[in-house]
Amino acid sequence: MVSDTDKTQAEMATDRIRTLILNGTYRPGQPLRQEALSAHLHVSRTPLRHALQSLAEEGLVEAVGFKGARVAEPDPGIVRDLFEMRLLLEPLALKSALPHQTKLDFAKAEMALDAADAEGDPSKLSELNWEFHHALYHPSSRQTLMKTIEQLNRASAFAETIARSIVVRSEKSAAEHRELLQACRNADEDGAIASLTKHLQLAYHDIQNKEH
Amino acid sequence: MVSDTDKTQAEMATDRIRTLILNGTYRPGQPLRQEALSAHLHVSRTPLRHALQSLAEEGLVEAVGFKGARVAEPDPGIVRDLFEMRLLLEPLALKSALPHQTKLDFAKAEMALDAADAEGDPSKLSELNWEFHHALYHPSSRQTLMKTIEQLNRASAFAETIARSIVVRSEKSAAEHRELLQACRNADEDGAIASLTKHLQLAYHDIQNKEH
DNA sequence: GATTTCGTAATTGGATACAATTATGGTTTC
DNA sequence: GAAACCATAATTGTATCCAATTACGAAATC
Repeated sequence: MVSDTDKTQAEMATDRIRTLILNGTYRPGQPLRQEALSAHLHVSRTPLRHALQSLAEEGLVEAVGFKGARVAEPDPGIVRDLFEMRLLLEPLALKSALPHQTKLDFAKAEMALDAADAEGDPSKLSELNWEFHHALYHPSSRQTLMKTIEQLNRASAFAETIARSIVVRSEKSAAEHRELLQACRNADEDGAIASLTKHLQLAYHDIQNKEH
Repeated sequence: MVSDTDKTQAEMATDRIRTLILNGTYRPGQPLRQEALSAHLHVSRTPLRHALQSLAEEGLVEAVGFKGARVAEPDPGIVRDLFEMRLLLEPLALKSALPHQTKLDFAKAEMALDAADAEGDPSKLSELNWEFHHALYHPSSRQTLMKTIEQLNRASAFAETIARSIVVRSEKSAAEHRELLQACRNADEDGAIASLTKHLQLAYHDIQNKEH
């Protein structure tokens, strides 16, 4: 039986707090007091502390011993670092995945794109964006590489939320995604990698302008 | 006043367990029961669970809800993934750092090398190895890039421990490190990057052979 | 004899109470 | 009046107890 019930309270709290941070409800630098949060989320402080720790190692929260936790303030060069890394790692993942991609993978990727087109809530676009990229990279079966890329993507989503660059990019991004998907379907390695690279560079460019 | 006392019990437990895993005392797949561990380390289960969670997000421990935690078993392709990523990211860090490296940085790097030469315990070589690389990359001031590279290095140390490849490489590694340091001192960008790349490729090669 | 079922033990997750640390405000001292 | 100091409050970390889940094994059923 698979339901929401098998999720632990700490995990549910993690998801809820993450959403609140990515929503912009909790802004960078804002303190996250354990008692207040636990009261608000109706969980005890014990699972709440686990949630804060998870988010800390995710990079969304900064916690210092005995001093408390607060929403992380992205360091100045984070966007540059993330995109330079993604530009190096994601083409590698895509290249490794291409020979193993199946129709099912393409279908999953397309579903994510369709869902993104229909989605109104900007804070959920990040997740669908990752679903798309994940569908295309995953056939590489390179777990460790995938885990790192996922971390970088989630951190990018956070940075983009801060810069409020997601909404603006959604239409452009959609077109770039379709182009990449088509190249994969054609088994066009050079085209796919070129498309992915261009996609990342454009996103990088846009978010940098937003940050001014 | 800065002492060990300001470290929280959870952090101390994290360090101790990490050492035990990197020591080989706790082998991959071995279950880590909370009560047994807390009794052994003389801490309550509460900070112990935080420690296990930290190690889990570090990649040294695999934890499944309600099922318990065990020492992680490195996935089959982890070595390839780690070294391919490091070969892409570390040259970037080194290149960014080179113009900002100072005599102090070189001194720190050299201290790590000297300490490694004098160190008898193989399980401590990993940390000194990272200290050396950190000293050379850190002047780049690129926090996010550094954090990712540190993760990859710690994961590599874990994989090397499993493969028992550290001891064998220590002398070769020392020579390669000295060569890299000299190139940095000469502000020889091409030489430094070539040296780093060669160093990583040789380490990759050796650990692969050890894994057979 | 193999498989299912159910009850008990072992183990993990969560809530509460307590201890340790840090922040705050007022008082004193120069 | 500013700075140092102390007491108190606010907050985090830890220990202990309880609840929820899973693992194990014996009995029952086919």
